[in-house]
Amino acid sequence: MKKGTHVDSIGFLLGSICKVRRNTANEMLAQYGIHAGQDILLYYLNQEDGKTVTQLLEDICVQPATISNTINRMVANNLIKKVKDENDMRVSRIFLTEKGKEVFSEVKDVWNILEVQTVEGLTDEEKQVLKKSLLRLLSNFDNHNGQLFRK
Amino acid sequence: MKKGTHVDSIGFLLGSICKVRRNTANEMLAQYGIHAGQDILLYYLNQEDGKTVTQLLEDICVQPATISNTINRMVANNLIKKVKDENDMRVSRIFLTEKGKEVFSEVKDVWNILEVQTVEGLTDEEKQVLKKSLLRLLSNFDNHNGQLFRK
DNA sequence: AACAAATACTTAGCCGGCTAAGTAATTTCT
DNA sequence: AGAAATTACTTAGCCGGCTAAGTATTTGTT
Repeated sequence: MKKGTHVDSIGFLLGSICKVRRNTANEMLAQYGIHAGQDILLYYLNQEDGKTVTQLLEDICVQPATISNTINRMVANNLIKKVKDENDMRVSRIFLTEKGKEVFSEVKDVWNILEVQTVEGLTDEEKQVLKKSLLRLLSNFDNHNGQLFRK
Repeated sequence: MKKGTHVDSIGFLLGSICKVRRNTANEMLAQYGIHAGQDILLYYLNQEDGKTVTQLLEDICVQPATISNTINRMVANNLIKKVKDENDMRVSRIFLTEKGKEVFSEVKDVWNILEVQTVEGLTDEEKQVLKKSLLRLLSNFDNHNGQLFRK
């Protein structure tokens, strides 16, 4: 690749890694019947069951429409339940099913394997430096795009 | 965020950066009537016009189905033309239209702005170290997912 | 020459993500 | 109390990406 071209940029590199990593994740998660994007929802529900849709979308940093559809698919797949809040009929609370809990316990293993593969070959110090740089990159997009860190 | 959790991992961090960066790119590209994913196609066509669909999907590292749909949308948007190869009727060759060329000239500016924002605050050395680590990460997924580097 | 295999896409269908617009319920404010 | 504004989603529609299956067309093989 030529120097100075887009394909040589850090942004492009990030995108390439992400895509291939996501594909790998999907491949691994497929055996448990879920897709990347559902795993993280299980994670946040496992932390605290019965969260509202709004709490979840703030955790995950996606738009309401995105999570609404994902939740419906996961309900259909019997991974979670959606229950109207008694005190506020606008609100839906989401609960893990038994199946959802079981799947999440597998998801944790997938994440560990995936992370090991992701940073394979880097020393602890390199990992630390990398993480620091990545955190800076993430912060570079704060306030620009309302998605992440909406406050 | 708690130490050792998924949300603390490098893989998760990468995904977060990618998403917010892609949203930013889409926002910037919207004024030229294209989406992230179309820009890169314009780039590879600008390098060599009249490429086949297969050549393009190898450049961009996506599945045939993905690019087929994108090409159709871009043809509909008058950014490119699709012409059957005379020697091999299975093959379609893709050409930039005048509009496509004009849009790409703007895309280059978007990429530059985006890259500056992406790595803002990093020293040249930090950028170099980051890129080296990212290249390693990318190579960690070689051969595992046939998408990238199919040879 | 004829049939099998490979090639180059295309189509259908699904997923995560987004925007825009809509709906219902709750608050707020006059 | 009643209208207006806010909140909490939902629906429709589009995009990039993927898999699986299908359709031509070309190449290879007997």
